[in-house]
Amino acid sequence: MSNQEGYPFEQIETKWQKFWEEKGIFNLTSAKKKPKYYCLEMFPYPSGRIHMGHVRNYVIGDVIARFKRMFGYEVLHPMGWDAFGLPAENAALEKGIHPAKWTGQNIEYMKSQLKKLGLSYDWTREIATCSPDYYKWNQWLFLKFYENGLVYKKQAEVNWCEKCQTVLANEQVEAGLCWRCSTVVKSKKLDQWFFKITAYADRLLEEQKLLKDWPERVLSMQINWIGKSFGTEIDFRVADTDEIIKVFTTRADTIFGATYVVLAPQYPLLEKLIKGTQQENKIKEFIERYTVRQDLEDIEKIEKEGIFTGKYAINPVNNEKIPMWIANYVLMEYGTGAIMAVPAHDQRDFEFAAKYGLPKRLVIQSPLEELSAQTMTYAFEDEGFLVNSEQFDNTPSKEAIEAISLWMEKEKMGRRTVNYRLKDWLVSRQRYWGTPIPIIYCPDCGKVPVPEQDLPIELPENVDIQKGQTLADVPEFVNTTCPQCGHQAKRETDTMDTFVDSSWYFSRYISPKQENSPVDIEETKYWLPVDQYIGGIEHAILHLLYARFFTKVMADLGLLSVKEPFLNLLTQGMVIKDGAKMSKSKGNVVDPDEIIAKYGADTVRLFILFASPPEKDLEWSDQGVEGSWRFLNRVYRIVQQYAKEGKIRGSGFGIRDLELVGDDKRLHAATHKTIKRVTEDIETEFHFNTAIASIMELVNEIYKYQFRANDNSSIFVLKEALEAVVLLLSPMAPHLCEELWEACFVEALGKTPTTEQASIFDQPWLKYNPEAIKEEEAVIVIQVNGKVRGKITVAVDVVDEEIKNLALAEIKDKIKDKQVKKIISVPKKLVNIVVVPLQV
RNA sequence: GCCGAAGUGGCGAAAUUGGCAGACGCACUGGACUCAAAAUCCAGCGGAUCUUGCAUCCAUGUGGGUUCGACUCCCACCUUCGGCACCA
Repeated sequence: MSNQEGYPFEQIETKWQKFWEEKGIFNLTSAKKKPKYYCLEMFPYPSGRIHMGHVRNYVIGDVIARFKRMFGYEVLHPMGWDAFGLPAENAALEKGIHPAKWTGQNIEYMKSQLKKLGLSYDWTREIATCSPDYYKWNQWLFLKFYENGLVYKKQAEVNWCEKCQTVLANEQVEAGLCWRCSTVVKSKKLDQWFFKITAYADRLLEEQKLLKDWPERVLSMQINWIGKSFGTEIDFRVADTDEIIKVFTTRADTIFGATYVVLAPQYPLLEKLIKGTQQENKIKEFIERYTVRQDLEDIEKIEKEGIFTGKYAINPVNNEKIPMWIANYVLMEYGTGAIMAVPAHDQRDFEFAAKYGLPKRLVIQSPLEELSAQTMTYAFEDEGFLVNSEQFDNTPSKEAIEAISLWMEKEKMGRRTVNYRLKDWLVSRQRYWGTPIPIIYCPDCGKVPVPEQDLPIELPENVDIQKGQTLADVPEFVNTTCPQCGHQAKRETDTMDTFVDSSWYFSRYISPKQENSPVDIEETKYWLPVDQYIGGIEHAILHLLYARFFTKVMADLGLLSVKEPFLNLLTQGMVIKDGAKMSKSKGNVVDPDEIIAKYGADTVRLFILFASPPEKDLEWSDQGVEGSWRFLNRVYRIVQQYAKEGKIRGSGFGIRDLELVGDDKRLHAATHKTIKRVTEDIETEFHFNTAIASIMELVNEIYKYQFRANDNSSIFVLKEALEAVVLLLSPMAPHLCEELWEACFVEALGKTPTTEQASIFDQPWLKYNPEAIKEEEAVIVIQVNGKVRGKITVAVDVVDEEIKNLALAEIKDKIKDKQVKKIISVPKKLVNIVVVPLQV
């Protein structure tokens, strides 16, 4: 479609983007004269091009930033690049382009795309995490964590992605697949670096209460992920040895029903236990088979397999000797890697016991039906009361959990414990394009941290990715000397997980060039926490959990003074087309560049904001875009029309004490109602869709309004209405509104368009006049038995009794054969007349 | 299985201390303008019924309940989406 019929968006948008940039309108000088507002959107990975998801994210943030600025805040609104990561290496592999070059080109292009959207960033604060100025501080922080015992290296079974050729954190494994390439993740035993996030598990839970305005589902996802459960650890001694097997259970009430013990195949003590026994080889074979992570298709369907160890354990509560088994249904990574099996009251144990002919013993009796171990066909997992449990018989099972735990603590058989699903954060990556881990391995001194003054450890450039090289293949990088003893030593060649980069970047924007510290402590005291954070739900656990963890650690190290980084979180919905998420494979991608070229950025922005509230998914509609384009043209035309006639120069606001009647009064009221609605819709819930709808209504009113060129009242209400439209719409459609503002209203301020103050974004946000929207009359709905039967219009000062009478009179025909039982009256809204058939 | 969110016209959606369901927009239909089209402007637009009236009835996933009155509150259920999941 050609734009010859519409307003000249291209010229207007170029003009104002240039104006904003040249005048540095959005560059924060931090005069600290106004209350601060830190508005932040999740920075993008520079993958090559901006997609619609980014556009939605950044447009929402931009409207908030512009709105808050006009509302009177000093707004910090920065942007940067999450620039380390695997796609750069894949590009190097495929195209032979160096990751640094590829990343740099992408940043350059994407930045131009963001500028074309008219986003109000302070580009003087731009950061790219692949710059040594930035990742130096990743290294510095790593060393601080190390000093404080929050980083450690250990041998562990870790998640390995064959395709990405690297390990992954638990958070990066989604349903058994790599989060990036969906390859089935394998288990591998490696010596790796971990951040001790588990030390903060409780605070990550507890301090959720500070997150006043986070979506419930994000909070619950994090709670879920951390997976705190209260239970009891019970010591089972291995018969005829001094070895203790600790089992974790949340059902201590069933301890008397334990008929066997099960160990995970990876249980460390196993080797020792089975050594020299008859079945040693068979057991070893079994362990071998199940130590590798199984492909997780449908866990329910995986057959439970096990093998008897030949050993017995002693149940501490009754000294019973029960067999010890190894089985694939017990996981080493949860609890202690060992369980007590209670087949009568746990379905998994029940199935396993049935398969291998192990006994079951009923210890919880159902209050509803008489159960017996012989006849039950599935485990009874509900609450009941205890049986076969010695002194605890007849205790309700819920109470028994605590009673038995306390008793065991007293008898030194076990203890109450807390268990978490959360694991420490594995941060090593066997990749090139990331932050080098600042550790040196010295044959004499062991692991030696790189001294602070030697930072940054820069990434060497001469790595041939196409030949599969990594840092380990660069001798100049690897070979070094020990900072402690000066002998030959080798550098760590793993790099850090890129989620380290994004765990603290929001603090760096505040003082991006700070040289002796990652953050300027004084400045962060002022600017943190982020007042509004906006991003996709896909980071509900990953980035948002890590960033919360980092903030807490940095606060503990005295680097930050807040416990939580993001006070309010808005997770915007996906952009979908034809019912599915936009993706290349589905062929339903809409390219932002094309749409901007066709309609301009303002139309794209308006459509995205209008189509649905930000937290919901947005269905892309070409016709909907067309509609937004039409609306902006409608605005442009009506303002231009009056501007050309010279009727509305200057501001309409501020003129008071005009007695308005009829249409003038109506338009005046409509203007102020719109100001109220738009302000409230944006302020409380960021519901731009309804805000735009009410501006549309006002525009419709203006079109209907009969203007009288020689009448002061008419000039006043029209000016005021048009000015309100331009100002209220400006955060959403900034270019067009700047243009119309300049064309019509700037003059009133005694400014010329060339002075810096002439930007519409230096205008204060409009305030509505309560007098203007005061209703003098109210439409009262008359209901009979809750059904609408009529309407009357009355002055607001008419008393209740009078309204009831008017209502009765209005509908007396309709109720003449009925008896009035009761009349309910809601002031200014309705009268409900309750009637029953006349009694004969 | 557990946890969470959501179900409203042909479509995107509005409406919450319980008070006219469907604002606004899209699509569609009709009219004006035009030689014609596009653009624009105006009007109509949940369903059914008849007695075409500012008429009556039905309608916010389903079934109950509370209430003068329920999209909104309570109970049960269904469906969809998301998260977690042999978690002991």
